[in-house]
Amino acid sequence: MTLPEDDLQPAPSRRELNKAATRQAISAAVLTAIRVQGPGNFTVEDIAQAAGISRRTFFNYFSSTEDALSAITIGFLDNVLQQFRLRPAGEPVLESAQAALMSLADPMTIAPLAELFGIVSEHPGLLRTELEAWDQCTEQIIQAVSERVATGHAQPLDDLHVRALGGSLMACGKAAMDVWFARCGKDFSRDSLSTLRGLLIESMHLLDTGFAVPERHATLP
Amino acid sequence: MTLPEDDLQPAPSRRELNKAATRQAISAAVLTAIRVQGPGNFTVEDIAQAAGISRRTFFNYFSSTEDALSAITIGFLDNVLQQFRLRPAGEPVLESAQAALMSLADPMTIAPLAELFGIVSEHPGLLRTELEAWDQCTEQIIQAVSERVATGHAQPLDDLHVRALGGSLMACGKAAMDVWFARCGKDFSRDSLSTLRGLLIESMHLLDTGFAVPERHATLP
DNA sequence: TACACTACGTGCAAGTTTGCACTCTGCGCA
DNA sequence: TGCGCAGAGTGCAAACTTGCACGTAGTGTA
Repeated sequence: MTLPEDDLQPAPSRRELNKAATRQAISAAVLTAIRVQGPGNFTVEDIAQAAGISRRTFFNYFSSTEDALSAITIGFLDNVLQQFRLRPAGEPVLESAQAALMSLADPMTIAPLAELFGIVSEHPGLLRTELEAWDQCTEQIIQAVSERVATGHAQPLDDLHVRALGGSLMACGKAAMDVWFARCGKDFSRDSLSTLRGLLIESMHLLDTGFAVPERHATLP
Repeated sequence: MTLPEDDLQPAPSRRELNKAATRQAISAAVLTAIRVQGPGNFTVEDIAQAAGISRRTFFNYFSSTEDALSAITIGFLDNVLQQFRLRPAGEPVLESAQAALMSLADPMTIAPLAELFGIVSEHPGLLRTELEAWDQCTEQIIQAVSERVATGHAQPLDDLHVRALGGSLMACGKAAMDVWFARCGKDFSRDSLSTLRGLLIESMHLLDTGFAVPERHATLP
Protein backbone atom coordinates (compact mmCIF):
# COMPACT_ATOMS: atom_id res chain seq x y z
CA MET A 1 0.00 0.00 0.00
CA THR A 2 2.70 2.47 -0.96
CA LEU A 3 1.52 5.77 -2.28
CA PRO A 4 2.77 6.95 -5.65
CA GLU A 5 5.20 9.35 -3.91
CA ASP A 6 5.01 12.35 -6.16
CA ASP A 7 7.84 14.06 -4.29
CA LEU A 8 11.47 13.33 -4.83
CA GLN A 9 12.52 13.02 -1.19
CA PRO A 10 13.62 9.44 -0.53
CA ALA A 11 11.15 8.83 2.34
CA PRO A 12 12.84 9.25 5.73
CA SER A 13 14.06 6.08 7.39
CA ARG A 14 12.61 4.80 10.61
CA ARG A 15 15.79 5.99 12.36
CA GLU A 16 15.30 9.52 11.13
CA LEU A 17 11.62 9.47 12.05
CA ASN A 18 12.43 8.28 15.55
CA LYS A 19 15.02 10.95 16.08
CA ALA A 20 12.77 13.67 14.77
CA ALA A 21 9.98 12.46 17.04
CA THR A 22 12.26 12.47 20.05
CA ARG A 23 13.60 15.94 19.30
CA GLN A 24 10.15 17.36 19.02
CA ALA A 25 8.88 15.47 22.07
CA ILE A 26 11.66 17.03 24.10
CA SER A 27 11.04 20.51 22.76
CA ALA A 28 7.32 20.17 23.37
CA ALA A 29 7.97 18.97 26.91
CA VAL A 30 10.15 21.99 27.61
CA LEU A 31 7.55 24.32 26.19
CA THR A 32 4.87 22.79 28.37
CA ALA A 33 7.08 22.84 31.44
CA ILE A 34 7.78 26.53 30.99
CA ARG A 35 4.12 27.28 30.45
CA VAL A 36 2.97 25.26 33.46
CA GLN A 37 5.79 25.62 35.94
CA GLY A 38 7.65 28.64 34.71
CA PRO A 39 11.24 28.83 33.48
CA GLY A 40 13.75 27.38 35.88
CA ASN A 41 11.19 25.54 37.94
CA PHE A 42 11.78 22.13 36.42
CA THR A 43 14.68 19.76 35.95
CA VAL A 44 16.05 17.89 32.98
CA GLU A 45 14.74 14.80 34.71
CA ASP A 46 11.21 16.21 34.53
CA ILE A 47 11.58 16.97 30.84
CA ALA A 48 12.95 13.52 30.08
CA GLN A 49 10.06 11.89 31.87
CA ALA A 50 7.48 14.02 30.09
CA ALA A 51 9.13 13.24 26.76
CA GLY A 52 9.22 9.52 27.55
CA ILE A 53 12.99 9.18 27.43
CA SER A 54 15.83 8.88 29.93
CA ARG A 55 17.77 11.81 31.28
CA ARG A 56 20.85 10.55 29.47
CA THR A 57 19.04 10.59 26.16
CA PHE A 58 18.02 14.17 26.71
CA PHE A 59 21.70 15.07 26.77
CA ASN A 60 22.28 13.00 23.66
CA TYR A 61 20.05 15.48 21.87
CA PHE A 62 20.51 18.78 23.63
CA SER A 63 23.09 20.27 25.93
CA SER A 64 20.49 22.15 27.96
CA THR A 65 16.79 22.93 28.09
CA GLU A 66 17.49 26.27 26.44
CA ASP A 67 19.06 24.39 23.60
CA ALA A 68 15.84 22.40 23.23
CA LEU A 69 13.91 25.64 23.11
CA SER A 70 16.09 26.99 20.33
CA ALA A 71 15.43 23.81 18.41
CA ILE A 72 11.80 24.81 18.01
CA THR A 73 12.70 27.93 16.09
CA ILE A 74 15.58 26.40 14.20
CA GLY A 75 13.55 23.28 13.44
CA PHE A 76 10.76 25.29 11.91
CA LEU A 77 13.21 27.20 9.77
CA ASP A 78 14.76 23.93 8.69
CA ASN A 79 11.42 22.82 7.33
CA VAL A 80 11.00 26.03 5.41
CA LEU A 81 14.53 25.92 4.06
CA GLN A 82 14.00 22.35 2.99
CA GLN A 83 11.10 23.53 0.86
CA PHE A 84 13.15 26.47 -0.30
CA ARG A 85 15.88 24.21 -1.59
CA LEU A 86 13.35 22.21 -3.56
CA ARG A 87 12.49 25.28 -5.62
CA PRO A 88 14.02 25.57 -9.10
CA ALA A 89 17.51 27.06 -8.99
CA GLY A 90 16.64 29.80 -11.43
CA GLU A 91 13.70 31.16 -9.44
CA PRO A 92 14.24 34.52 -7.74
CA VAL A 93 15.08 34.06 -4.08
CA LEU A 94 12.15 36.06 -2.77
CA GLU A 95 9.68 34.13 -4.88
CA SER A 96 11.13 30.88 -3.60
CA ALA A 97 10.81 32.12 -0.05
CA GLN A 98 7.14 32.84 -0.49
CA ALA A 99 6.59 29.55 -2.27
CA ALA A 100 8.39 27.67 0.48
CA LEU A 101 6.16 29.18 3.12
CA MET A 102 3.08 28.41 1.06
CA SER A 103 4.12 24.81 0.59
CA LEU A 104 3.89 24.30 4.35
CA ALA A 105 0.64 22.49 3.78
CA ASP A 106 -0.37 22.35 7.40
CA PRO A 107 -0.36 25.74 9.12
CA MET A 108 -0.23 23.88 12.44
CA THR A 109 3.45 23.35 11.73
CA ILE A 110 3.97 26.84 13.07
CA ALA A 111 2.14 26.15 16.32
CA PRO A 112 5.17 25.43 18.54
CA LEU A 113 6.98 28.46 17.17
CA ALA A 114 3.95 30.63 17.80
CA GLU A 115 3.53 29.34 21.31
CA LEU A 116 7.18 29.89 22.03
CA PHE A 117 6.80 33.44 20.82
CA GLY A 118 4.01 34.01 23.30
CA ILE A 119 5.93 32.42 26.13
CA VAL A 120 9.03 34.48 25.49
CA SER A 121 6.94 37.63 25.63
CA GLU A 122 5.89 36.63 29.14
CA HIS A 123 9.31 35.58 30.32
CA PRO A 124 11.84 38.12 29.12
CA GLY A 125 14.60 36.01 30.60
CA LEU A 126 14.08 33.67 27.67
CA LEU A 127 14.62 36.38 25.13
CA ARG A 128 18.37 35.90 25.15
CA THR A 129 17.97 32.31 24.05
CA GLU A 130 15.41 33.20 21.46
CA LEU A 131 17.56 35.94 19.95
CA GLU A 132 20.41 33.48 19.73
CA ALA A 133 18.19 31.07 17.86
CA TRP A 134 17.10 33.80 15.48
CA ASP A 135 20.68 34.71 14.85
CA GLN A 136 21.45 31.11 13.99
CA CYS A 137 18.43 31.08 11.74
CA THR A 138 19.66 34.15 9.97
CA GLU A 139 22.97 32.48 9.28
CA GLN A 140 21.19 29.45 7.90
CA ILE A 141 19.05 31.59 5.66
CA ILE A 142 22.15 33.34 4.40
CA GLN A 143 23.72 29.98 3.77
CA ALA A 144 20.70 28.78 1.80
CA VAL A 145 20.49 31.96 -0.22
CA SER A 146 24.18 31.77 -0.85
CA GLU A 147 23.87 28.24 -2.23
CA ARG A 148 21.00 29.31 -4.40
CA VAL A 149 22.66 32.29 -6.02
CA ALA A 150 25.81 30.27 -6.59
CA THR A 151 23.96 27.84 -8.85
CA GLY A 152 21.12 29.83 -10.34
CA HIS A 153 22.87 32.95 -11.53
CA ALA A 154 25.36 33.76 -14.26
CA GLN A 155 27.65 35.61 -11.87
CA PRO A 156 27.35 35.00 -8.11
CA LEU A 157 26.02 37.89 -6.04
CA ASP A 158 28.40 39.53 -3.63
CA ASP A 159 28.45 38.94 0.10
CA LEU A 160 26.75 42.15 1.02
CA HIS A 161 23.84 41.39 -1.25
CA VAL A 162 23.42 37.88 0.11
CA ARG A 163 23.79 38.79 3.76
CA ALA A 164 21.55 41.81 3.56
CA LEU A 165 18.92 39.73 1.85
CA GLY A 166 19.20 36.95 4.41
CA GLY A 167 19.01 39.35 7.30
CA SER A 168 16.03 41.11 5.80
CA LEU A 169 14.20 37.85 5.29
CA MET A 170 14.65 37.02 8.92
CA ALA A 171 13.62 40.50 9.98
CA CYS A 172 10.47 40.24 7.87
CA GLY A 173 9.70 36.92 9.51
CA LYS A 174 10.07 38.45 12.92
CA ALA A 175 7.95 41.42 11.95
CA ALA A 176 5.21 39.08 10.77
CA MET A 177 5.27 37.31 14.11
CA ASP A 178 5.17 40.58 16.03
CA VAL A 179 2.16 41.75 14.07
CA TRP A 180 0.43 38.41 14.33
CA PHE A 181 0.97 38.28 18.08
CA ALA A 182 -0.33 41.81 18.54
CA ARG A 183 -3.31 40.98 16.41
CA CYS A 184 -4.22 37.45 17.54
CA GLY A 185 -2.64 37.24 20.99
CA LYS A 186 -2.40 33.67 22.16
CA ASP A 187 -4.82 32.17 19.71
CA PHE A 188 -3.16 29.03 18.36
CA SER A 189 -6.17 27.87 16.37
CA ARG A 190 -5.77 26.72 12.81
CA ASP A 191 -7.29 29.94 11.52
CA SER A 192 -5.03 32.11 13.58
CA LEU A 193 -1.93 30.21 12.49
CA SER A 194 -3.11 30.44 8.92
CA THR A 195 -3.17 34.19 9.39
CA LEU A 196 0.37 34.04 10.69
CA ARG A 197 1.50 32.15 7.64
CA GLY A 198 -0.25 34.76 5.49
CA LEU A 199 1.59 37.55 7.28
CA LEU A 200 4.89 35.79 6.77
CA ILE A 201 4.26 35.49 3.06
CA GLU A 202 3.03 39.05 2.86
CA SER A 203 6.16 40.36 4.54
CA MET A 204 8.32 38.50 2.00
CA HIS A 205 6.24 40.07 -0.69
CA LEU A 206 6.90 43.53 0.67
CA LEU A 207 10.58 42.78 0.46
CA ASP A 208 10.11 41.48 -3.04
CA THR A 209 8.52 44.71 -4.24
CA GLY A 210 11.10 46.89 -2.53
CA PHE A 211 8.50 48.01 -0.01
CA ALA A 212 6.86 49.92 -2.82
CA VAL A 213 3.82 51.89 -1.81
CA PRO A 214 0.95 50.35 -3.83
CA GLU A 215 -0.61 53.63 -4.90
CA ARG A 216 2.46 55.00 -6.63
CA HIS A 217 3.37 52.37 -9.22
CA ALA A 218 0.31 50.16 -9.29
CA THR A 219 1.49 47.67 -11.93
CA LEU A 220 4.26 47.42 -14.44
CA PRO A 221 3.41 46.14 -17.93
CA MET B 1 7.96 15.86 42.41
CA THR B 2 7.98 12.18 43.34
CA LEU B 3 4.78 10.81 44.74
CA PRO B 4 4.84 8.97 48.09
CA GLU B 5 4.62 5.61 46.26
CA ASP B 6 2.37 3.66 48.51
CA ASP B 7 2.92 0.48 46.53
CA LEU B 8 5.92 -1.74 46.92
CA GLN B 9 6.70 -2.22 43.24
CA PRO B 10 10.07 -0.62 42.46
CA ALA B 11 8.75 1.70 39.72
CA PRO B 12 9.38 0.25 36.26
CA SER B 13 12.50 1.45 34.50
CA ARG B 14 12.40 3.47 31.31
CA ARG B 15 13.50 0.33 29.45
CA GLU B 16 10.57 -1.65 30.78
CA LEU B 17 8.18 1.16 30.00
CA ASN B 18 9.49 1.40 26.45
CA LYS B 19 9.15 -2.31 25.88
CA ALA B 20 5.65 -2.41 27.30
CA ALA B 21 4.66 0.53 25.13
CA THR B 22 6.05 -1.15 22.03
CA ARG B 23 4.35 -4.45 22.77
CA GLN B 24 1.03 -2.78 23.21
CA ALA B 25 1.50 -0.53 20.19
CA ILE B 26 2.08 -3.61 18.07
CA SER B 27 -0.91 -5.46 19.48
CA ALA B 28 -3.11 -2.43 19.01
CA ALA B 29 -1.92 -2.04 15.43
CA VAL B 30 -2.76 -5.66 14.69
CA LEU B 31 -6.19 -5.27 16.24
CA THR B 32 -6.87 -2.20 14.16
CA ALA B 33 -5.57 -3.82 10.99
CA ILE B 34 -7.86 -6.80 11.47
CA ARG B 35 -10.82 -4.55 12.15
CA VAL B 36 -10.16 -2.30 9.18
CA GLN B 37 -8.68 -4.59 6.58
CA GLY B 38 -9.67 -8.02 7.77
CA PRO B 39 -7.39 -10.87 8.86
CA GLY B 40 -4.73 -11.75 6.34
CA ASN B 41 -5.11 -8.55 4.37
CA PHE B 42 -2.10 -6.80 5.82
CA THR B 43 1.60 -7.42 6.15
CA VAL B 44 4.03 -7.30 9.04
CA GLU B 45 5.44 -4.24 7.31
CA ASP B 46 2.05 -2.51 7.65
CA ILE B 47 1.87 -3.34 11.33
CA ALA B 48 5.39 -2.16 11.99
CA GLN B 49 4.68 1.12 10.30
CA ALA B 50 1.44 1.64 12.19
CA ALA B 51 3.22 0.84 15.45
CA GLY B 52 6.06 3.21 14.61
CA ILE B 53 8.81 0.60 14.59
CA SER B 54 10.81 -1.31 12.00
CA ARG B 55 9.81 -4.67 10.59
CA ARG B 56 12.82 -6.20 12.28
CA THR B 57 11.74 -4.91 15.67
CA PHE B 58 8.34 -6.47 15.19
CA PHE B 59 10.06 -9.85 15.01
CA ASN B 60 12.10 -8.99 18.06
CA TYR B 61 8.83 -8.95 19.96
CA PHE B 62 6.59 -11.44 18.22
CA SER B 63 7.08 -14.32 15.85
CA SER B 64 3.89 -13.54 13.94
CA THR B 65 0.86 -11.28 13.96
CA GLU B 66 -1.12 -14.04 15.62
CA ASP B 67 1.43 -14.03 18.37
CA ALA B 68 0.82 -10.31 18.83
CA LEU B 69 -2.87 -11.02 19.09
CA SER B 70 -2.35 -13.61 21.80
CA ALA B 71 -0.33 -11.05 23.69
CA ILE B 72 -3.46 -8.99 24.24
CA THR B 73 -5.14 -11.77 26.17
CA ILE B 74 -2.03 -12.94 27.92
CA GLY B 75 -0.99 -9.40 28.73
CA PHE B 76 -4.29 -8.68 30.39
CA LEU B 77 -4.04 -11.81 32.46
CA ASP B 78 -0.52 -10.83 33.43
CA ASN B 79 -1.85 -7.62 34.91
CA VAL B 80 -4.46 -9.48 36.88
CA LEU B 81 -2.00 -12.07 38.11
CA GLN B 82 0.37 -9.34 39.16
CA GLN B 83 -2.37 -7.98 41.41
CA PHE B 84 -3.18 -11.50 42.52
CA ARG B 85 0.38 -12.07 43.67
CA LEU B 86 0.27 -8.90 45.72
CA ARG B 87 -2.53 -10.33 47.87
CA PRO B 88 -1.61 -11.74 51.28
CA ALA B 89 -0.42 -15.34 51.05
CA GLY B 90 -2.97 -16.57 53.57
CA GLU B 91 -5.99 -15.22 51.69
CA PRO B 92 -8.20 -17.83 50.02
CA VAL B 93 -7.42 -18.07 46.31
CA LEU B 94 -10.91 -17.18 45.14
CA GLU B 95 -11.04 -14.10 47.32
CA SER B 96 -7.69 -13.01 45.95
CA ALA B 97 -8.94 -13.51 42.43
CA GLN B 98 -11.92 -11.25 43.03
CA ALA B 99 -9.76 -8.70 44.79
CA ALA B 100 -7.24 -8.74 41.94
CA LEU B 101 -9.96 -8.01 39.41
CA MET B 102 -11.38 -5.26 41.58
CA SER B 103 -7.98 -3.64 41.97
CA LEU B 104 -7.87 -3.05 38.23
CA ALA B 105 -8.70 0.56 38.90
CA ASP B 106 -9.36 1.49 35.30
CA PRO B 107 -11.94 -0.73 33.61
CA MET B 108 -10.57 0.47 30.27
CA THR B 109 -7.69 -1.93 30.86
CA ILE B 110 -10.00 -4.60 29.51
CA ALA B 111 -10.80 -2.70 26.33
CA PRO B 112 -8.33 -4.44 24.00
CA LEU B 113 -9.35 -7.82 25.33
CA ALA B 114 -13.00 -7.00 24.84
CA GLU B 115 -12.44 -5.74 21.33
CA LEU B 116 -10.46 -8.82 20.48
CA PHE B 117 -13.33 -10.92 21.74
CA GLY B 118 -15.69 -9.16 19.38
CA ILE B 119 -13.34 -9.46 16.46
CA VAL B 120 -12.80 -13.16 17.01
CA SER B 121 -16.53 -13.71 16.97
CA GLU B 122 -16.61 -12.18 13.49
CA HIS B 123 -13.60 -14.01 12.16
CA PRO B 124 -13.80 -17.61 13.30
CA GLY B 125 -10.43 -18.25 11.71
CA LEU B 126 -8.92 -16.37 14.61
CA LEU B 127 -10.52 -18.62 17.17
CA ARG B 128 -7.69 -21.12 17.03
CA THR B 129 -5.21 -18.46 18.09
CA GLU B 130 -7.49 -17.19 20.79
CA LEU B 131 -8.05 -20.64 22.24
CA GLU B 132 -4.33 -21.17 22.32
CA ALA B 133 -3.94 -17.93 24.23
CA TRP B 134 -6.60 -18.98 26.71
CA ASP B 135 -4.87 -22.28 27.19
CA GLN B 136 -1.64 -20.49 27.97
CA CYS B 137 -3.54 -18.25 30.34
CA THR B 138 -4.96 -21.26 32.11
CA GLU B 139 -1.49 -22.63 32.64
CA GLN B 140 -0.35 -19.32 34.05
CA ILE B 141 -3.28 -19.17 36.40
CA ILE B 142 -2.49 -22.68 37.57
CA GLN B 143 1.09 -21.63 38.09
CA ALA B 144 0.04 -18.63 40.15
CA VAL B 145 -2.39 -20.63 42.23
CA SER B 146 0.21 -23.28 42.71
CA GLU B 147 2.70 -20.74 44.05
CA ARG B 148 0.09 -19.33 46.37
CA VAL B 149 -0.98 -22.60 47.96
CA ALA B 150 2.65 -23.64 48.34
CA THR B 151 3.31 -20.67 50.64
CA GLY B 152 0.00 -19.87 52.27
CA HIS B 153 -1.16 -23.28 53.46
CA ALA B 154 0.00 -25.73 56.10
CA GLN B 155 0.06 -28.61 53.62
CA PRO B 156 0.15 -27.91 49.87
CA LEU B 157 -2.95 -28.79 47.92
CA ASP B 158 -2.68 -31.63 45.45
CA ASP B 159 -2.35 -31.21 41.69
CA LEU B 160 -5.91 -32.06 40.87
CA HIS B 161 -7.17 -29.42 43.25
CA VAL B 162 -4.89 -26.74 41.86
CA ARG B 163 -5.45 -27.58 38.20
CA ALA B 164 -9.20 -27.90 38.54
CA LEU B 165 -9.33 -24.58 40.33
CA GLY B 166 -7.15 -22.88 37.72
CA GLY B 167 -9.18 -24.30 34.87
CA SER B 168 -12.42 -23.26 36.51
CA LEU B 169 -11.17 -19.73 37.05
CA MET B 170 -10.38 -19.44 33.37
CA ALA B 171 -13.72 -20.97 32.41
CA CYS B 172 -15.51 -18.48 34.61
CA GLY B 173 -13.62 -15.68 32.98
CA LYS B 174 -14.62 -16.91 29.57
CA ALA B 175 -18.23 -17.30 30.66
CA ALA B 176 -18.25 -13.74 31.90
CA MET B 177 -17.00 -12.53 28.55
CA ASP B 178 -19.59 -14.59 26.68
CA VAL B 179 -22.39 -13.16 28.76
CA TRP B 180 -21.04 -9.63 28.53
CA PHE B 181 -20.73 -9.88 24.79
CA ALA B 182 -24.24 -11.25 24.41
CA ARG B 183 -25.54 -8.51 26.65
CA CYS B 184 -23.55 -5.48 25.51
CA GLY B 185 -22.47 -6.41 22.01
CA LYS B 186 -19.65 -4.21 20.78
CA ASP B 187 -20.05 -1.49 23.31
CA PHE B 188 -16.58 -0.63 24.55
CA SER B 189 -17.64 2.32 26.63
CA ARG B 190 -16.38 2.71 30.16
CA ASP B 191 -19.75 1.67 31.55
CA SER B 192 -19.94 -1.42 29.44
CA LEU B 193 -16.42 -2.46 30.38
CA SER B 194 -17.26 -1.81 33.99
CA THR B 195 -20.12 -4.26 33.56
CA LEU B 196 -17.70 -6.77 32.13
CA ARG B 197 -15.43 -6.41 35.10
CA GLY B 198 -18.45 -6.89 37.35
CA LEU B 199 -19.39 -10.08 35.53
CA LEU B 200 -15.85 -11.39 35.88
CA ILE B 201 -15.92 -10.79 39.61
CA GLU B 202 -19.40 -12.25 39.91
CA SER B 203 -18.34 -15.41 38.13
CA MET B 204 -15.44 -15.85 40.54
CA HIS B 205 -17.90 -15.38 43.35
CA LEU B 206 -20.10 -18.15 41.99
CA LEU B 207 -17.10 -20.41 42.07
CA ASP B 208 -16.31 -19.27 45.57
CA THR B 209 -19.74 -20.25 46.84
CA GLY B 210 -19.73 -23.59 45.09
CA PHE B 211 -22.37 -22.36 42.66
CA ALA B 212 -24.79 -22.43 45.56
CA VAL B 213 -28.32 -21.49 44.60
CA PRO B 214 -28.98 -18.31 46.65
CA GLU B 215 -32.45 -19.37 47.81
CA ARG B 216 -31.27 -22.54 49.51
CA HIS B 217 -28.55 -21.40 51.90
CA ALA B 218 -29.04 -17.66 51.93
CA THR B 219 -26.28 -16.80 54.38
CA LEU B 220 -24.11 -18.61 56.85
CA PRO B 221 -23.49 -17.05 60.28
C1' DT C 1 6.96 -26.17 -15.35
C1' DA C 2 9.85 -22.15 -14.93
C1' DC C 3 9.94 -17.52 -13.52
C1' DA C 4 9.07 -13.22 -11.19
C1' DC C 5 7.31 -11.33 -7.23
C1' DT C 6 5.85 -10.58 -2.56
C1' DA C 7 6.09 -11.46 2.14
C1' DC C 8 7.96 -14.14 6.01
C1' DG C 9 11.53 -15.05 9.28
C1' DT C 10 16.48 -14.63 10.90
C1' DG C 11 21.73 -13.40 11.48
C1' DC C 12 24.57 -9.74 11.93
C1' DA C 13 26.76 -5.23 12.31
C1' DA C 14 26.01 -0.48 13.05
C1' DG C 15 23.28 3.04 15.33
C1' DT C 16 20.55 4.52 19.47
C1' DT C 17 18.91 4.47 24.23
C1' DT C 18 19.57 3.49 28.85
C1' DG C 19 21.55 2.85 33.63
C1' DC C 20 25.14 3.90 36.31
C1' DA C 21 28.95 6.04 38.21
C1' DC C 22 31.25 9.52 38.35
C1' DT C 23 32.70 15.10 38.57
C1' DC C 24 31.40 19.76 39.16
C1' DT C 25 28.68 23.66 40.65
C1' DG C 26 25.41 26.36 43.34
C1' DC C 27 22.66 26.74 47.36
C1' DG C 28 20.82 26.37 52.10
C1' DC C 29 22.07 25.63 56.65
C1' DA C 30 24.60 24.77 61.10
C1' DT D 1 33.45 28.53 56.78
C1' DG D 2 32.40 23.79 56.08
C1' DC D 3 28.90 20.26 55.07
C1' DG D 4 25.28 18.00 52.66
C1' DC D 5 22.46 17.85 48.83
C1' DA D 6 20.21 18.47 44.38
C1' DG D 7 20.88 18.98 39.76
C1' DA D 8 23.90 19.58 35.48
C1' DG D 9 26.82 17.29 32.31
C1' DT D 10 29.74 13.26 30.67
C1' DG D 11 32.09 8.48 29.83
C1' DC D 12 31.16 3.93 29.31
C1' DA D 13 29.19 -0.69 28.79
C1' DA D 14 25.06 -3.19 28.19
C1' DA D 15 20.50 -3.42 26.15
C1' DC D 16 17.67 -2.36 22.36
C1' DT D 17 16.43 -0.91 17.45
C1' DT D 18 17.35 -0.70 12.80
C1' DG D 19 18.96 -1.67 7.97
C1' DC D 20 20.41 -5.02 5.18
C1' DA D 21 21.25 -9.37 3.22
C1' DC D 22 19.96 -13.76 2.95
C1' DG D 23 17.09 -18.16 2.57
C1' DT D 24 12.26 -19.88 2.31
C1' DA D 25 7.52 -20.33 0.85
C1' DG D 26 3.37 -19.19 -1.61
C1' DT D 27 1.08 -17.15 -5.65
C1' DG D 28 0.20 -15.54 -10.13
C1' DT D 29 1.68 -15.74 -14.97
C1' DA D 30 3.81 -17.02 -19.44
